[in-house]
Amino acid sequence: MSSPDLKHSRRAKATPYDKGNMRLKLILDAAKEVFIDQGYNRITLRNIAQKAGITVGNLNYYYKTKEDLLRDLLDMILKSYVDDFERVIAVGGETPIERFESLVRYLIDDLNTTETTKFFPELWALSNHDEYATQLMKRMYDVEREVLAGLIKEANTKLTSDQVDQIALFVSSSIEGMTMFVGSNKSHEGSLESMKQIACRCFVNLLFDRSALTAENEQQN
Amino acid sequence: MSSPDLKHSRRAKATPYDKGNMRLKLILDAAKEVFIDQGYNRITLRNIAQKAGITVGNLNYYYKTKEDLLRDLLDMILKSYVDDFERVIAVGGETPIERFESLVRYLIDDLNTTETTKFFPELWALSNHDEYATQLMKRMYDVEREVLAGLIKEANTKLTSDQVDQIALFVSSSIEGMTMFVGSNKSHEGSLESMKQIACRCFVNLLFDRSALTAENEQQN
Amino acid sequence: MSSPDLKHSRRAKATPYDKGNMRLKLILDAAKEVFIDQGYNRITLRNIAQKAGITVGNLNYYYKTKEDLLRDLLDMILKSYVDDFERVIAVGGETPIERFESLVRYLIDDLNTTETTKFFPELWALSNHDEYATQLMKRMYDVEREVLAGLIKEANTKLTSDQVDQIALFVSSSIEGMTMFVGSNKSHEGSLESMKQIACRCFVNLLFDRSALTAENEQQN
Amino acid sequence: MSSPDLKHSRRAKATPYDKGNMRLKLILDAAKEVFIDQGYNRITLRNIAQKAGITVGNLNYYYKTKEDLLRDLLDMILKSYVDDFERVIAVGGETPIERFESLVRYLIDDLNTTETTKFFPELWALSNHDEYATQLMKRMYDVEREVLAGLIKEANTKLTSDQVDQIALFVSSSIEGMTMFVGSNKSHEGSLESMKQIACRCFVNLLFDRSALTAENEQQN
DNA sequence: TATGAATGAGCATTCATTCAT
DNA sequence: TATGAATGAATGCTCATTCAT
Repeated sequence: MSSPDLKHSRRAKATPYDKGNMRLKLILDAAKEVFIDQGYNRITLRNIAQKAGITVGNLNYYYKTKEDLLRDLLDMILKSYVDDFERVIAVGGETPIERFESLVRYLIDDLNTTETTKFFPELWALSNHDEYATQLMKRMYDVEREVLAGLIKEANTKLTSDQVDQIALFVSSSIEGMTMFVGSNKSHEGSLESMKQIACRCFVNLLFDRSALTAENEQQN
Repeated sequence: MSSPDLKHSRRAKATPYDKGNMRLKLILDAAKEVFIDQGYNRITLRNIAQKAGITVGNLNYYYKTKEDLLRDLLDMILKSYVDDFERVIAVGGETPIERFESLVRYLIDDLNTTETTKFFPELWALSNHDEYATQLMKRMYDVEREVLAGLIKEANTKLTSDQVDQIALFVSSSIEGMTMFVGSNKSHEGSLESMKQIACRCFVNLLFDRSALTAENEQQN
Repeated sequence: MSSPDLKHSRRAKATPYDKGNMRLKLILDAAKEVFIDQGYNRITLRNIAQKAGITVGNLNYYYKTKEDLLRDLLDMILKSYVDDFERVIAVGGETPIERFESLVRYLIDDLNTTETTKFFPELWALSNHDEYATQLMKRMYDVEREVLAGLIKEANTKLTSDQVDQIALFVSSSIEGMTMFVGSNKSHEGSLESMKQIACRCFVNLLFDRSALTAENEQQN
Repeated sequence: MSSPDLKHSRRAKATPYDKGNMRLKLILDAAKEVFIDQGYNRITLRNIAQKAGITVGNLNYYYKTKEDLLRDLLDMILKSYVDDFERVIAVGGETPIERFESLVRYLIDDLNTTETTKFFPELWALSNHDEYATQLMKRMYDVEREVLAGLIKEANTKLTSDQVDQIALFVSSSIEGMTMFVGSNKSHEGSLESMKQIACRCFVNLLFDRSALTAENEQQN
């Protein structure tokens, strides 16, 4: 995953000083660790400060409120995922279909990191109650589907825009759904490989199966 | 969804009296409402007591600790889902494939209730940090996959056990993944119907696509 | 001064229980003591709790917020003053003038209690920034002037309403102004008696000095 | 009001440099503004620094402690009032009585500035708990009464020293008491003019009313 | 059973102050 | 001089839990 971006971060104060920026990163890394370990709602400033090896007062010097910090944390984590999607377009394979499969495999492989496995369910839960998380999550999946849609369209140019979008939505949600089963430390962690194979075949079939797709009808939003 | 079972509930004390059992149900219903509204971690005894119209002291009479209450709550909710799966086997359709599709459609339709949409992400997040939730969730999905596997096996008797299990796992996780996208109030709520159609075609294809499945290999639990 | 009224007090919860009501009184008395000793703005929940011999948590059980407590405190103190005014009307003297002088002497004498000396300046300062205090203070002085006006009118029935109000206003503010000089522990504490005499002569002269009063002119508010 | 004197100010360090003195004035002006707006006890270094457009660190360079700053602030404000009194002696009128009335009117008019209205109650409250404020306030009112006493003595040379002092005390406290009623934004702001008239007549009567004054008795301090 | 009362730990936040640069 | 950074104490408040009645 790509590294966090501090230029646009921080709610309390912008500073050109290196010391402050380094500590900012220290704080966000600590917060991320606590987030992954304990979950979003169990995060406390005390825990973050302790993990970062600083005082709570100092933490509040960087972030006026806990909410500011948590938003920066979400920004940071989600931005790194978005960056990945955008970089991954260029990734390998001769034919469009090969590249599509390559992306699918990449995405499923990514489930198999503790961070991803623990982070996303937390994000989904959060988005049920937190508008900011909802927006951020929407933006990220919009990008993911856009990337998928690009490859799908390339692989079968006869598909309408709607059909492409539907397929992308199905593919994306199918993959996300695996998180709880084949993700790191999950009950079917061992089935990661066969899931990749099944998913690829299944999704590629879909690209050329006319009967699976509605003609040009009732999609909205 | 089936109604909760109180016979095996309650951590503080077992009672044969109806009054106690009614209040127990009152409490759990209130807790469920708070859970759905605010999320697992934001639940407070005060909120539950208030919603139930009783005092905190009285709440503590029924549940020695908050954890006890929350476990009973999870038991209750998950049991109702498990009951559903078990009842749903009998559900309609001439051929095995029709019955399979029927189940798939049923499961996807269920995503479109606020309760389901809000509850499951919370459960998944919880299972990252709470062993009890992990076990309960595992048990529920075991049942779901068992039911799916039964229909899949019936639909194509040539599939090995492993292949059936892989397909069931893929189907189940694909459907769960839709929660965050086509669930109630989610960004692609309107695509529920096309997702059902795509999913059915996709899954049914899978049942007869030899190349999609590994021969007899590497699954473990 | 009259004793506080608990029936209409308390922001958190109404209760018929004696234990709670006694503790409520305990809290308000402790708060009053801290208020007199340290001033309104230096009051902390910890200080009040300590003075009352209870825990901060318990304090918060009675008052959800500090503001609630402070408002009850102001209510209590000011109500006792208002009660005094209303009771004092009946107070002695043959002629109206004697009764007027009697009230003036009573009011000036009251300045010579630590409580009054310390409380009122605090209230005046508070009213510069706190709307609730402003309203309460206005209500109290309205009553005081009403009582004064009643006696003034009786003493000289030829005065117009406006003239009566002006005199009452002058008398009231003159007396309040003494707080910082002849109040308890103040620099001219010893001049209390002569101030009483001067004030009486001065105010009584005023009642019959036509040239001191505007005809029927420019008063508003 | 006269401008503040910085020569004797500053607790941290004396400096001959203009830059430092200008910043000192900047700080005290900012502090005064915050003081008037929020009240003595709600002043924070952050607020002062922000209003002054400097950093908290820099503020602490000029004043080692918050208390030092606040004392300088009181010095500055009170000195300007004292300066006024001393200058005002020269102020107009043919006869001593006219000059006396002129001063009374001047003092009452001064109540009608936001600054005065908000500052003095704060000072009185402060003096209940802060020795420094008590001393400063005493010094200021000593000067005020001295000035008043001079004019009173001139107006009626037959008065004993004690009698003069008593009258001055009564006049001064009467006027101060109006602050909460006819001061800027106060409930009887509109009665300022009639209060001036009443006060003048009342006080002048007093100068020649033998019966109002005790013979040669009990004043101290 | 049910309630009001009470506790103590924990939380986010504010603030005066100190310090290295 | 002036700043950013850092600290630690204090504050109002929430909460799960306990207890006497």
